[in-house]
Parts: sequence; structure tokens; C-alpha cells
Amino acid sequence: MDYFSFLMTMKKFTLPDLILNTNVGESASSQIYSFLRERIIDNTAFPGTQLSENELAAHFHVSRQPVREALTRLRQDGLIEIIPQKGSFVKKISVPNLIGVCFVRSAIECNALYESLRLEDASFKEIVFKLAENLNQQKALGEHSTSLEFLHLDDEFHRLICSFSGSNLAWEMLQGVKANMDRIRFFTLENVSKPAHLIQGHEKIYESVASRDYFMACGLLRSHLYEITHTYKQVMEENKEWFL
Amino acid sequence: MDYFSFLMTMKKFTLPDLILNTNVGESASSQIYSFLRERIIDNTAFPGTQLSENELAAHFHVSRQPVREALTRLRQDGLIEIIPQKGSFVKKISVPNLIGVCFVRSAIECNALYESLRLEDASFKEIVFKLAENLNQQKALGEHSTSLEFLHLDDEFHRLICSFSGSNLAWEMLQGVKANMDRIRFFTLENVSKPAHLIQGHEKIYESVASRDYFMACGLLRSHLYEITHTYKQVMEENKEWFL
DNA sequence: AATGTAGATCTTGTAAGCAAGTTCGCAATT
DNA sequence: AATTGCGAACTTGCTTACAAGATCTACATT
Repeated sequence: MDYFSFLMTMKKFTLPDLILNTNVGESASSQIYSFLRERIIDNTAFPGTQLSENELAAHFHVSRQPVREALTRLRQDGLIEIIPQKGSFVKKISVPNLIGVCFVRSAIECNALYESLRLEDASFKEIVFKLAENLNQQKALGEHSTSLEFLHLDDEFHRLICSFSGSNLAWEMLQGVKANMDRIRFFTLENVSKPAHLIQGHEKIYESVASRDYFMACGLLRSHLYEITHTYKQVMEENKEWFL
Repeated sequence: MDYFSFLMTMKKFTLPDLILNTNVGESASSQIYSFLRERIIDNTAFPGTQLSENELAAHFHVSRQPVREALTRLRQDGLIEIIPQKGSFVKKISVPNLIGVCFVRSAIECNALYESLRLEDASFKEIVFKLAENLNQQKALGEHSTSLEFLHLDDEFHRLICSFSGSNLAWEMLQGVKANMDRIRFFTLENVSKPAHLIQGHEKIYESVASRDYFMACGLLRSHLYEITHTYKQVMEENKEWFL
């Protein structure tokens, strides 16, 4: 049993003492925010976990103030819930929210594909080339990759699709609502939707895009994005208390 | 010259002393956040305005902490920029961001229209009925309304369109990215895109939706949403220093 | 007159402590 | 044994105070 698995068996979310990087231009609260956000998305801090300001402050060797700011930002992200005089808790995964995110993602990514039709040829080919590159990296990783490594490549693939819209803005906006979905993907990757399967999906999408078959690409992309609305059920079976 | 206009002529953003509601369950920081967010969207706190933590704390008769939390949330919304040891400033309006928001909105709202085709008849008719009701309210307000009143009805119209997707989630997600767009709409409403014109647009969209002409409705909605990418230019001419 | 430097005065970041509400356990009482 | 009540130990919200960097002004120097 590795360290993170061990943590997940504990009732309270505990951390090793962590020394924040004081030399870098990043503030303490910002570093704490990034750290906690990652721990929530990779489910080290699983749904329902209590995040105590005092405890976190002690672990990071800072006062409560920077921790409070980090928690405020996490609440804004919809990842935690702060109840006055009770505590701060990692939110449970909301299935309606998951479906909503799928809808928003497929709406935006498919429309980005549609915009690609208006793109000038050079720009179009540039993105297609980057997609091919990314796909090769996915294959190179193969089954030997960790979930986190593959997730980054998967994100990059979909970011490139969004860039067909002419800018990176659409993808950036998706980040704000994507966190809840990523928490589930972290699990399905190891159980149901393994990398090999996702790579197949990406490959089909890529081929349709490259051959400028918009309708096919759009349909495949939509199915690909909505896959999680089926696969989450298996994760839910094993961890019912994590879902809302 | 009314009070708000007066404020807008000043270099620093100043406020009258405001007493926060202590009896209500809402925290001080939350009240300050809501207040400042509205002032930024209605351009009382115009782009470039400095928001001093000390000054705000004095005006609200609280310490810096709740003000800091409010500012942190505003930064997360992309409405202000906090520069350490320099100050917090209302962000300028970004034209690329505006175009990005238009893209995201039209992608989501048009896809919601598409989902309406799968909706069962009763649900469909219920939303159409609400749209008609809303449209009547818009007409009732007429030209005698304030920008803010009309904006609320306009928002409700588009929220109803999003509800064709089966839930309110898509609209809620749009709120996070819509703020920058609303700042411009507040001006164009009084200069270029007057309510009467927008009501005409809404009416045409409504008719297409009601007669289940998906392609027409989608096209009209898209044009309607992208209108601001042309009308903003007039506002920009008069206030170049507010734009990025 | 132009320039450079020191200091006062801004700014946000962080620390430490108090206030008020919730929860949980232990002890006294019935 | 069951229940009730009090208190200790938590929680977050807010206040106050200090730290450190940025900026502007006034004065001295060239």
C-alpha cells in the first residue's frame, strides 16, 4: 500500500510537513491553493474529507490567513464547502454537475470543430499536426503511464481541439468547470476507461478531423466526451459515499 | 449629474460609509464581494480603478480581512488584478475575452436549442410559455426601464433558452465568464443596442423556437449574441482607456 | 536647473489572538 | 440504566499588528 492509498484510509486528511518555496515569486496562499486543488482532483483528499484551517496551517508552517485564502479560492471553484463554525469539507461529486459539464464541453469542443471549417488552411494543418504529435505521445506512454501523466496528454488533445476556435479562451473557461469531472476520470482511467481505449477514441476523432469530415468528428467527439456519464457508475458502486 | 456619474469622474473609487447587515446570515466578506461585483459590472468602479483594502475596510467599518476575501473572489472572477505591494485594480475590458465569451455563449445556448428537439412535448411547451411571458415583460418595461432592469429580463430570457438543455447547470456555468461581457452591455444598452432593438431580436428568436425551426432559431440566436462584438466599438471610441 | 538619495507613506502578505457558534463527551441526576 | 446538562475542545469570522516591497516627495548635491 503506497502513501496516498494509506492517506485515503484515514478519516481525517493529514499531510506530511511541507516546506513552502519562499524564494519563488509565488505567495504562500497560492502554493497552498495549488497543492490542495491537486490533492482534491487526484482524490487524495476524497469527498467528505475535512480540511481544518488550523491543521493545514500547522502542516505548512504558516498562519491560518494564507490557508483561509486558499480555501476561499477552492470554494469558488466549487471543490469545497465552508460551513461557518463547523468546518471546511471536500464536496461530494455531483452527478447532475457531471452531466452538465459533459454538455458544456461537448457544446464548446464541437463548435470549435465547426469553426475549424472557416480556418485558413495553414492554421488548420498546424493544429492537425500538433494533434498527430500528441497522439504519438499518448501511444508512446502506453499502458505504463500513470493516470496523471495520461490525463495531461488527454487534456492537451482536447485543448488543441478547442484551439480550432481561434484562441485558447474557450479551453481556459472550461478549466473552471472541469475539476469535478477530472476527479472521476482519475478513477475510471484505472478501472473502466483505460488509456488504450481512450487512445482509440482519440485516433478516430483525429482521422475524421484530418480528413475534414466535420459531422463524423463531431459525433465521435460527442460520444467520447459523454462516455464518462456511463463509466462513472462503476466507480460509484465502489464508493457510494463519495457521490451526491 | 447623478451620484454615480460623479463617482466616475474621480480618480480613486470612493464610497459613502456603508453599514453592513449584521443580522442576516450573510458574512461581511460575502456582502462586500456582492457589492463590489455589482459596482464593477455597472461600471461605477470603472476599469483601472484602484480598490484599496484599507480604504474599503474603513468605508465598510470592518477590518481588512473580509475585504481581502472579497477581493480574492473578484480576482478569481477575472474582474480585478491584485499586484503585491502595489495595489488592486479593476481589470480593463479585454476584447479577445469578449469574443471568447460570445463563442462560448453561442456554443452553449445553440446546443441547448438543439437539445430541445429531444425534449418531451410538455416540457418544451412549458419553457416556450415562460419565454412568451418573459417577452411580454420586456415589452411592458419598454423604453422607460433602466439598463439594469432590462438586463435582468434579458438574462432571464437567455437562461430559459439554456434550460432547454434539461437543467440550469449550463447557465450557472456561464455566469462565471459572463461578467466581462455584462460590463460592456451596460453601456451599449444606453447608446447603441437599445432595449427596443434587443426585444425585436428576442421576438424573432422566440418565434423560430416556438415553431420548432431549429436552424433558424440557432442562426438568429448566434447573430444576436455576436452583435456586441460590433457594438462595443462605439463604447470603446469614447473610453479607449477602459479597454485592453 | 537637473539629478540623485533618503525618508515618509502608500501598498499587499502574513502572523497571532479574540469572538462566537457547534459538537462531543463526561458526569450528575432521575 | 437512561437522560439531561454543563463544559472542554473544536470550528470559522473577524480584529489588530507587524513585515516587506513599491512609490512619491522633499531636500541635498552637482
